[in-house]
Amino acid sequence: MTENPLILRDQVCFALYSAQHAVTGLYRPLLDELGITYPQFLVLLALWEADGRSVSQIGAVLRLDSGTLSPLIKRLEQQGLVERRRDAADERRVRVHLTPDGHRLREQVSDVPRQVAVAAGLTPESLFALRDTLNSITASIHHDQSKD
Amino acid sequence: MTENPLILRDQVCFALYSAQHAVTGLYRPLLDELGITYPQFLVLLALWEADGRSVSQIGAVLRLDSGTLSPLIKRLEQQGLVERRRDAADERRVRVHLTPDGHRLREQVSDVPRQVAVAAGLTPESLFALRDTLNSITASIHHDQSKD
DNA sequence: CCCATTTAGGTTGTGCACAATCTAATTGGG
DNA sequence: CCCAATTAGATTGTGCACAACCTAAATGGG
Repeated sequence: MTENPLILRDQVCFALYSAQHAVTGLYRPLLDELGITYPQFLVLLALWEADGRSVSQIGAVLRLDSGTLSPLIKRLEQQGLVERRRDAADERRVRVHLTPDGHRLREQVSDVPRQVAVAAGLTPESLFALRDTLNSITASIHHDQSKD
Repeated sequence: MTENPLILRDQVCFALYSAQHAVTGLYRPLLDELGITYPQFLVLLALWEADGRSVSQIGAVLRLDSGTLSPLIKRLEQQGLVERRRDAADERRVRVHLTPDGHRLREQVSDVPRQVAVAAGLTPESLFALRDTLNSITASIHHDQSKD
């Protein structure tokens, strides 16, 4: 064991990268029909859960910075799915509100996650177990980083 | 259960997306010191495993197309880590060969995956289990797609 | 042998992701 | 009250990712 093989297939980083790409690829045709991308879908998820969040609040939830979110949210606005309004109490903040079209879209995507799970060949139980494992990894990474 | 909550935290797609981002973020400072990015690291992994692969072979392993790989490999070439050579037997093919610097880099990164695993708070066993779960998801997605 | 088809790789355009930088609004210490 | 420091968001530059398209090389059926 003096050699370090570094075989691609053995790397967890690559397994994660591939799985993420494959799952995004499953979402793509479904979201294409609705005219949105996968990251835009995530922003909408954050808004369906709590409408009127500020850009930085969305960024805190999705772990994305303004350099990513500013243009993304503008594209959602151009499609008429959200509206951006300056917060009256703090003019620095931009709150993002769903339009009626943005609200309606929620019903159209409600079945998408289930369709994806089926295509991924996952039972509901294994799905939940995987999700919890992934979330604990993410949590421990972010926890470690906040110790800097 | 007439309502469909679509809570962000409950979505496996989001757990996967977040974990992938978090792990990439762990790699970033380590790879920064070596002057390469995470996708460039994956291409090098594919070459350390089998030097002289063609662009399309690398694409088959990493599931990336020429639109992504062509410029990425050119950047690796500009850094002196790889060389591109047309295959004599089939002039359409471009084979990518590691330079001495490219080979040397392998030893410098050999400990990186372990460091990342530690930071992610994972034991070796849970790491392998996760990897296998992810790989089976990726496999079943790609298997399904080839049935089209 | 010839030309239609296929295959390899590159290019262009759009969108995500992040670092670095900028401006404007807010806050807080003296 | 005033100005330095902080905070929110936007902008710029680089690189990844993919669809659509392009050219050249190889292939294969007639």
